[in-house]
Formats: sequence, C-alpha cells, structure tokens
Amino acid sequence: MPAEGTSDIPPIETVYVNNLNERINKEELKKSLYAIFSQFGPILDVVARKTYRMRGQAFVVFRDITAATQAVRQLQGFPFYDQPMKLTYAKAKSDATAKLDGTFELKQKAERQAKRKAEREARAAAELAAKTAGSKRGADEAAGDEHGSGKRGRTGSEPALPVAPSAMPVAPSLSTQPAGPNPILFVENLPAEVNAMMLSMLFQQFPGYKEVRLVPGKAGIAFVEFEDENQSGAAKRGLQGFKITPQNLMQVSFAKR
DNA sequence: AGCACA
Repeated sequence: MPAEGTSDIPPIETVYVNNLNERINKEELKKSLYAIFSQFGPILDVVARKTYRMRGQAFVVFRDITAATQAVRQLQGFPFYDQPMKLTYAKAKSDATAKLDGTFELKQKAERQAKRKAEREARAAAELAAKTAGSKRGADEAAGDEHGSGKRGRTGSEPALPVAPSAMPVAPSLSTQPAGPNPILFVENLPAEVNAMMLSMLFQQFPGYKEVRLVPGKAGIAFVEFEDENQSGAAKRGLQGFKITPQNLMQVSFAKR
C-alpha cells in the first residue's frame, strides 16, 4: 500500500498553510505571512478567511511553483505566532494564478453554467413533487422556500494584498552617512502596523538574534539587536530591501550609536 | 481538523 506521504498533492503555485494561530486577526496574519513567505519569490496573493470552516488556514499564492516548493520545504514547522506551521500544496489552483494563465474566465463560465443547471434541475424536481402531491392529496405542500444562498462575505474593508510586482532586483539603498558596523540594526520603511512579532520572525532566522525594539512614538522604524556586528551584518545583508509588504521595502542599516 | 478567492 502507498505509504502515507504528507505530500500526495502535486506541486502547484499555492501553498496551503494550516495550524495557524486562530487568535491573530486576519489582516495582521496576511501581512505576516506575506513577510515570511516572500523570501522565496514573488507572491501574487494571500488568502485567509475567518469563517468557521476556514480559520487557522491560509493560502499563499506564488507566481512560480519553484518558490512554493522552497517555501513548503523550508518553512515546514516554522514557529509562527507560537505554533508550528503545517504546509502542503493547495489542492486547487488559486484565482490569482488562473487570472495569470488565462483559465479564470473559463472557470467562471463553467461555474455559471453548473449553477444554472443545478437551478434548472431543482426547479424541475420541485415541479414534479408538486404535481405528484397535488394529484394524490390535493395538499399544498409544494414549493419549499430555499434560504441559504445569501453569501455576503463582505467584512467591511477587503484590501486583499495587491498583486506584487514581479521579482525585481533589490535596489541599492542610498544611505546618507552609514554608521559603522555594530550589533544593532536600524530598520526603516516598515508598514505602520508592523509589530515586534512580525519583525522577530524575520530577524530571528539569523544567528545571534537577540531582540527587536519598536519605538513607541514613531511608526515605521525599529531597532534589532544581535550578539555582535558580524551577525548583525549578515542579517542586514540578508534582509536589505526585503519586501515586508508589496509596497514596503525594508531599509536596514547599522544603528548610529 | 478544517482547501478559498467576487
């Protein structure tokens, strides 16, 4: 018998993530996922819903399958908000992918047709039932009213992450007067809503990581401390220009002291 | 555990 492999799902651009911490709010979750996954390649979309059925899970849509594969392997079990992430490929192609490869229109058309057909059949069945019942008893038990198709998933704002521009080489930063190497990094151009957890997830991957400090009054900047300047230097190079959101390229320099 | 997207 086929040994139970965790990956009997064929590779696809989308990574299905589960065992996510369900207490994290959706927008933050999406941003954090974007932040740690984008190191593997351009991300087209991150989908997460908080419905009963979908909570604790998310879909990270890469442009390329190779990036998805890297992510599945390297982030498997990664401690994310205190829970090890579980990763597999998604079972079905994401809409973002379908939009790129041109199959989205076809899919929509097929869905519309299927829906129409189902409606037609349901109507036919109802008519038949009514006729049968009517001819036998004359009772008026026809037409069961059908509730349940009111799918309004609108939770107010729906600022799904815009399609990330394709992989562009990290722009060299024109820092003014760079401070000399030291164990503390200065990080700029962060999204305002960034928090220590999100940042620590990025920086803790580098050896010697000690802590991240946000500056209470000031949005968009942070300090990250390492054991020594070699380690801070490695993290600096590794995360320079990192796209923490589609529109925020992190700027990392040595802190002035 | 749980595979969605307007």
